[in-house]
Amino acid sequence: MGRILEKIYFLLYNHFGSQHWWPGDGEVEIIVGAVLTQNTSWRNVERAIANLKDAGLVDIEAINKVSENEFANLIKPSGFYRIKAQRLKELARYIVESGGISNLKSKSVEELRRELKSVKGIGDETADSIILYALEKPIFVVDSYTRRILSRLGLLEGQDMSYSEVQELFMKNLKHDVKMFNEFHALFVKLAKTYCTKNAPLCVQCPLRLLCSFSSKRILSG
DNA sequence: CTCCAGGGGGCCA
DNA sequence: TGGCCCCATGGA
Repeated sequence: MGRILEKIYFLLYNHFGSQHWWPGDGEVEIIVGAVLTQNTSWRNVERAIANLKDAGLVDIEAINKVSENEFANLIKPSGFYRIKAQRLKELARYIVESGGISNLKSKSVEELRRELKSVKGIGDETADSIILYALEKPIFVVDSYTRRILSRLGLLEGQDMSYSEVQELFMKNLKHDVKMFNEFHALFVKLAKTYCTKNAPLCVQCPLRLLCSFSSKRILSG
């Protein structure tokens, strides 16, 4: 399995190149974006973040102080704005009470994962995105695209794998390298958006087309 | 008009 | 656990 995952990474990186993730700059913007993008197109997230920038609210202390209602109105374009405002307020409080982002960086991946997930509204993917992209610690981020692509390659055949099981597939078979984990997840997103939309099979220009020999007809049948 | 987007929680069996 | 519903805006 390790060989196949390395091959996938090699093919994707050589085809698409570095993805320079996370889009947007700064730790706070990454953290905020990680929550805002929950089941939401990045386009809409960008509008919400632009509003927050104008209001000087891409700042943990500021988010912790602003009223939930005011914050909610600013992030409306991202959808689910009331629940997301609540989630980001709780996340900001957790970070402030932890002594800020710099203090979070001194915690272990396991500790961060446990604490972040204990914040209401921060699940597996959001926690891991924050740990990898904002705090730059080695953890593999799994999302719906990851499952869809692996499934179409026939690598999840039959079994209904949980988030942690899919994650372990990568963590146990690859070197724990922040840069590589960063690019790998971003490349999956790039691949999915380019060649693997929800109701379409991988097309013939897909950089992973040569992996057909490893899998079944699922790629052809979509 | 319908479908969907870089999820997550609550509820219920 | 696993399925289902809810959260909501904007693009295709």
